[in-house]
Amino acid sequence: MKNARNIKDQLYEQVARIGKVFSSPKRLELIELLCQGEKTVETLSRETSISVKLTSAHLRELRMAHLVETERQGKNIYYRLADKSVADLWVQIHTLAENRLIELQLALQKIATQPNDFVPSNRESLMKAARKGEVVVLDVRPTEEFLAAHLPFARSIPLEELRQRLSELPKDRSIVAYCRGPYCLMAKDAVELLRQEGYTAIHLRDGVAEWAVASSL
Amino acid sequence: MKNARNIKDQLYEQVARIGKVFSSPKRLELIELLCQGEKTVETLSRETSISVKLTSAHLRELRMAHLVETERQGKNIYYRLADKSVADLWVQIHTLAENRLIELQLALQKIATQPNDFVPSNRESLMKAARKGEVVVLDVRPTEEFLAAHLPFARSIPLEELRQRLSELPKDRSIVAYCRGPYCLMAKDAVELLRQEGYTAIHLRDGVAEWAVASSL
DNA sequence: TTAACATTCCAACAATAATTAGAATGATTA
DNA sequence: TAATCATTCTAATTATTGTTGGAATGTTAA
Repeated sequence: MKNARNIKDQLYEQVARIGKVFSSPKRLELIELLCQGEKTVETLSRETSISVKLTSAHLRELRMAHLVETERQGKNIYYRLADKSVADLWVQIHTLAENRLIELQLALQKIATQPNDFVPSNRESLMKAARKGEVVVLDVRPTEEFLAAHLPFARSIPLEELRQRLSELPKDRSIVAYCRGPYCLMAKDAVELLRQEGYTAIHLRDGVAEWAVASSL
Repeated sequence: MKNARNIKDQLYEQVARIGKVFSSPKRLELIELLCQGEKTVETLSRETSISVKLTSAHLRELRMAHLVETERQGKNIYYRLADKSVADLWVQIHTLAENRLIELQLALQKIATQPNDFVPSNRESLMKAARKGEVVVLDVRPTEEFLAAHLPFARSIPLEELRQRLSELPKDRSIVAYCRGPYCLMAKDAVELLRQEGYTAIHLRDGVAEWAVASSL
């Protein structure tokens, strides 16, 4: 019957609304930032180098798909992900992309800290070592993002303050630095700085969203 | 530095290639069908009521995103998902859509078999009952799809043959019918037929992809 | 109340994607 | 070998999205 076709069209149409949100590079970057905690339009605009107006327009798309919520606090409007599963979906999509697209693998190799960054296989051993204090897990994101959520046992030193605060870190233990996720360059920069200064530093590709997904498997 | 911006743009651009695939209703329908097993262009076109040319064009998008693989068998070209995780992503996207979009919830209510269809909470108890033979799990999809993959303990009777083969089913036990997933109407039709004929029938919303995701949690 | 600010809404234009028709390819059957 | 079939490729047309600038909204601070 023709009616069935009609109903099905409606169903797929609705699901595609969610897919559309994840089909634009700029929106993906906004989503990744929102995975770090709630943020104002201005902050999102600045961090992504997208104009405020265009940021607002993209956020509107996210809002209309009910993937983000807004809250007014004084002059500013804060955006946050409507549900943890939005972050999960971002992680699953970029993971699939990394597995399937050679082009992405090549682009990622360019920014990988040599020789090897931390890979999924040893998340458990990393936690064990962090618990015992054998390694220092270092969060180099801005303080607000650390406060919103961070990895277990992590210590916060934002990248901009790292050079001044080097003395807080031990030279006799490995330092595992992480930031917003595999597409964020802050941890890479931190590791380079630390190595120059004689520390043993390792780059963990995970951000909090990636870690959360991996931990729940 | 400007270079960093450039690299990041490339990365999100690549991930968006995957997102784009999931941003069109027609492609979603094709993906859902491909979750049931490999199929020819002609079959996909017929099952979705999309013209062959347009089906081919959409499949081209899937191919260019490396989400499907093709194999020539005689005259026909068979398409199949390149990886199980593509099916997983489809499940996660439509699940998120169902959780976030009221419009989708309403549309789904229209096609839900009354009073209640099987919900995620009792997957384990369903399997227990199926193992003991207390319920019959009935797969009403075409035979090829059943052969490609099916739920544990499931029995295959395609919807078109169901009326003729009713005698194969017991009247003293519940029959749990499933098909391609929550957007497929075959199980609903099967349940309606079975109830008319005096059977105790229940509609399971899961297809094999949904079941696989739920089972691995 | 006014000024300043953050953000959104509206309208226009540019860029990209969806759809269709016609020609081309490559395998099979007569 | 020619004819047929399934499928893709190319090009043209239409529909949808992305982007930008200017006006409008709602909030705070003077």
